[in-house]
Formats: sequence, C-alpha cells, structure tokens
Amino acid sequence: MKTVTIIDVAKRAGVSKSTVSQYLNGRYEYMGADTRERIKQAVEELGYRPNTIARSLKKKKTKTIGVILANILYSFSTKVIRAIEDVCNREGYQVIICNADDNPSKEKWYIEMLLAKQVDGIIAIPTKSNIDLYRKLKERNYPLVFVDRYIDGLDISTMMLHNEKAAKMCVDELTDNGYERIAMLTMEPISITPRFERIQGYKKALEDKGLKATEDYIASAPLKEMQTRLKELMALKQPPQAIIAINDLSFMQLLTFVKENKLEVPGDLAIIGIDDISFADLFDPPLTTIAQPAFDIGREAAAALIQKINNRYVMDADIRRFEPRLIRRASSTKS
Amino acid sequence: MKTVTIIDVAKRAGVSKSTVSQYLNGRYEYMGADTRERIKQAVEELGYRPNTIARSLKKKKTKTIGVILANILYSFSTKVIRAIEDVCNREGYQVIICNADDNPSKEKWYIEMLLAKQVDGIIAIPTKSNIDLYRKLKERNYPLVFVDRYIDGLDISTMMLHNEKAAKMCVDELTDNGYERIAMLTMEPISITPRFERIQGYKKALEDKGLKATEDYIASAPLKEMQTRLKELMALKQPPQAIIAINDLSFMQLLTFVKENKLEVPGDLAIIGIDDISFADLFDPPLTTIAQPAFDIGREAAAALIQKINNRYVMDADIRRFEPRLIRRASSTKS
DNA sequence: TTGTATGCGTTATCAC
DNA sequence: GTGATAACGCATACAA
Repeated sequence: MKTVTIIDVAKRAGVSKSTVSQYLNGRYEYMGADTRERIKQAVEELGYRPNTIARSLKKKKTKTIGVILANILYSFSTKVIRAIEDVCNREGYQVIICNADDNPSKEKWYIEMLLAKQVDGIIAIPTKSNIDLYRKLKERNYPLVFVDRYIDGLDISTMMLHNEKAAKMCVDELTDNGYERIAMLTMEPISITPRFERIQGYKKALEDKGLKATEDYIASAPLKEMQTRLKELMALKQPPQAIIAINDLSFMQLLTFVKENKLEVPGDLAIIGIDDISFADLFDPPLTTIAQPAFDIGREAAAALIQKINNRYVMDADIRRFEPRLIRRASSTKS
Repeated sequence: MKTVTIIDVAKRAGVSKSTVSQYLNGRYEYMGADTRERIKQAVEELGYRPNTIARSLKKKKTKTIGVILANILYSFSTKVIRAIEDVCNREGYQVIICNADDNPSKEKWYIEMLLAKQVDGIIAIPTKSNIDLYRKLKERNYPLVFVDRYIDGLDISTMMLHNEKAAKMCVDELTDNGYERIAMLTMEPISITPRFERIQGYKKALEDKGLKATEDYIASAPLKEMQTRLKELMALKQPPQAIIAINDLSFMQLLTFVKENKLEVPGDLAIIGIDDISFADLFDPPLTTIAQPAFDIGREAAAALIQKINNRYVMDADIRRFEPRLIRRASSTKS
C-alpha cells in the first residue's frame, strides 16, 4: 500500500506540486483549463487521496472535535452524540468519542489525549473535578461547550434541560390529579447539575402548591440499593401516593419495584419519570414521562462549538435552556 | 494559545531537540540522569504536550481507528462501540465513529474520509454495496474487521452471532411448549446477513421438528408497515400460535400490536424475540428473549483489528461465531 | 551520550 | 498562471 502523494500527481500531470495543491484547494482561477484537466486526470488515474494528517499539520486545524461524556450506553448520551455527529459531518468535521465514566482522572486523560491530537474543539458532559483544566482551556480561548451539566464560575456555553421546569411539570401533573404526598426518587450523587436542579424544582413546585417538601420524601440511593431504599420509603407511616423518578435509570428501578410488589398503578401509587423511555407506551399502565429534547441539545451544542471554532473571539458563554415536554399517559392520572 | 513545541523544551533544557525526542519516547538509556531530569523539568514548566499530528505524519501511524455502523441509536451498535472503545483506549487508540445509516454512498464517503485521515484500521458493519472498495482495502492488506454482517467472497474477519442457532433456540423453545404454528416477524430488507441467517435457521429448525415452514408465516415488512402486516398475518385462516420477532425493533412492533389488540400472551399468542431488550422483565408477561453477547463481539472485533494493525501479515480472515443465550420468561411458556 | 540533517505530505509565500 | 522553497512539529539515521 505505497502511498501516492501530491508529488506523484504533479509528476504525472507534468506540473509542480504547488499547482496541484492549488487545484486540490479549489483555487482554479490561477490555472489554465488544460492544466486543470490534466491534474484531474492524474488524480483519478492514481486514485490519489490527500493526506489529511499532513494538511492538518500545516494548517493547524484537524477538522476533528472530541466529545467527552459519561457513558455512551445512556440513551441521552446516544441521542446527543447522534445529533452532534450529524451536524459535524455536514460541516466536514469528524468526531472522537470518549467514555469518561464519570471518572475525573479518566476525563483528564481524555482531555489531554484530545488536545495532543489537536482537535479543534471539545464538547463535554463534565465532571466537576477538572475545573482547573477546563478553566485553563477557557483562558486560552479554546473552543469548548458543555452539555447537560453546568460548572459554576466557569462561564462556558452550556446546553441543558430546563430541569426545574421539568420537575415542576411532574409535580403539577400529579397535584392536578389530586395527589398530595409526592416523593422523588433519585440516584446518587445528587450533586450533579440535572439531579440537583430537579430536586430544587421539585421542592419549589411543592411549595408553590402549598405542600410541604419533607426530606423523608426525597429518596436517594445508588442504583444497586434503590430497591431497599424504595422499600423504606413505602414503609413510612405516611407513604407517598405518588413518586417522581428523576431519570430513566431510576424509573426502571421504580418500575421493577412496582412490579415485584404488585402495586397497582396509579391506584396504589402514581408514577411519572423524567427522560422519555422507549417502552412508556407498552408498560401496563402506559407511563407518563417528561421528554427532553436530546437531539436539539446535541445539535445546538455542535452548532455552537463550530461557531466558536470559526470565530474564536465570539465567546458568548451562556446557558441555553431547553424545554421539557410532558407526555401524559395513564400512570399519573386520578386513581 | 501559542503552541509550545519540542524546540522550546530543548532550549529550556539546554539540549537539542533530538535528545528531547529520545526522552519523550522513553529511550532513557542514551541519556545522562541529569539531562533527563532537566528535560522533565522543562516539559512540566512549559506544560508541553507532544503534537500527535506531527508524530503521526512522521511515523505513519495515527493510533486511531474508524468504526462504521448503521446507527449509533441501535442498542446493539451502542454496546459494540462501548466495547471497542474500552479495548482501544487501553491500547492507546482513539475511535472515530461514523453513522452510515445503511446508506452505501454515505458509507463510501466515510471510508474515504477515514482513509484520508490515515486511520490505522476500520471496523465496520458493512452494507453490501461497497464490496469493491472493501476488496481493494483487503488487497492492500489494510486492517479491516467486520461485525454482525458477512460479505460473501471477501474473506475478511467477521465477528457475528450464531444466527441460525439463535433462531433454532426460539423454535425449540416454542415447540417444547407445545406450539406448532410458529411465525416469524422480520424487518425488510431481509437480505442482510443476520436477518437472512435467522430466517434460514427458523426454517431448518421447523423442519427438524417435522413442521412445515410455510411462506405465509414469514411476515416481512418495513417498520412503518409492520402493524398492517401483522394484522394480515393474524387474519390467516390458520393464524400462528406463536411469533418470533427477528430483532428488537420488530419485537417492539409486535408488542405494540399485542397491546393494541388486547391479545393475551401467551394464551392467545406466544412471543419471543431475538436481541435482549431492557424491559423484558417489566413487560406483562415477562418476555422470553435471545440475548447476543454484543460486548464480547465488540471486544473481539477490536482485539482482532489491533492484532492486524500490529502485524499486517497475520491475516486470518475467518468468521467468528458468538453464542446466543436463551432467557426464558413467561411469554413463551405453555398457555 | 548528544547534536545535525533530513524527511513525513501539505500549504503558503513568493518569485518568475 | 506556474514553480521553487520554506515551513508545520516530530522522529531517526548517522555523525560527533
């Protein structure tokens, strides 16, 4: 697989490599029609493909971006990536994906790897632990966009769900249907942005309705211990009449619990989940969910990053909030 | 963000850039302990990061591979990718992901993009339409591994499910429970490897049991038309007592159909699906599925590719079959 | 042990 | 219009 270079093309076409370079970059004005044709021929005959690596070295642009996220197995991540990919490829960018698994040292390693690879910009769902590294990048005006999570005091463009509103939608839907003892089920840690904000939103929404948000009703646990935690929650003297699952994984746990304990939904317990899940319609009864526009979020993140890449000094570091959407099904209705 | 290069480090350490290069590549033998220390210092003080692009150009290796698949939104793809990522990163490789959407021209475009980027190898879930391109790569001994789909006559290492066995497992499970009129539901096109092989396996397994495989019972349709197709199937004079869904997407359609028509499972209709789905346990009744080891497949594909990259002449082009696993739940039991 | 020179494949700045 | 030639940042053979 001996590589055919621009020099081979030049020889074959009987011109210099500079002229070929001109041709390749579409600067046809400086070129006779016949030269142009000869080069075209030569390129085809030799099956020449420009070496992007060499070009990148020279131009100091790789037309590649990096995406750092927790785990590609989460459906939110998958959708975001898909949207990013679509935008980027339309613009001629390639995407390198990194699963940091919410592990700060892995995240750091990936960031440095990406920088060494000279990617033109990075989109990340950041952990809070590499704040210094991100700050340094920000100071250098390095193109950077966050998704889903916000890091305080860093002032980097962030695309995320309007989490408080999402939680409020859940509460309102439930209170509208006459439920008053409403609990929230959340994964740990609860410090990351979406969880924190949703819990805040939940509390506020309850207060707006004149209901008390008792700490008893905020059930947080790691995924593995969630069944036990739920058992505790339902064993309270005043068990909740309704539970809001803070995300899809918690929701799955809640569904398992409901099923194993043969609870009737919404009769024994009304439920509602943030994040849409594929089988919401298929569950019995169909599940009320709050969908977030993951594709929109990904698309806008990519668009913003590319804009930053093209004009490094238009650094409007802001937070863009995306609207949650209530999909009303039977699991949250009056019992 | 003026880039700091190896020359800056050399100056700072008071040595030549070759010495620094030696240091960076771990050839410490040719170096005084003090020199080594000085370089280390300089690197840290300057925050120097080697430019991978320049290194790649020189070494003609990018430590990057490309993955081409239909759509990252499919759970099989997601799992495969995750496994590939894990292996690759452990070996210092980065992964560029491309969604070809089963569109041959998109696939072609991506392949050429990846080659231009000088990726060290490619893992693909190939369409059948770029066979010439793949053949050319194969002839050049370019490292290439296929996943999930086989292309006849190309002789390229392929990692895939033992599809016939998977289908046979379904049939056997159903016949063991007394079902005889067993249909298969499949997406179109049926020509791609996994679907084709599963249909073959289905037919053979029926024959093994002395049952006839009538064409009537092989219901194929694009996703959008599957509900209609199912209606036709169940309207036959002799409707099936059981249906095998060929993959997760078909299975979802089947579940929707069952639900909308209030069929009792397995009383009115036994069902079973190939591919595991996350809510198999949560459905009512729990769903029997055939799981495929997507992570294993991805891991082995990555391992094979890296081996090819390291030794381009160990080109054992074979097909590796992975074992399906029956997860027996209530949807396929005796009614 | 360390330094010098050269090349990787391209693009860009000039002359011609 | 076209062609030398010098970078881009690094690795490496070879000289010192």
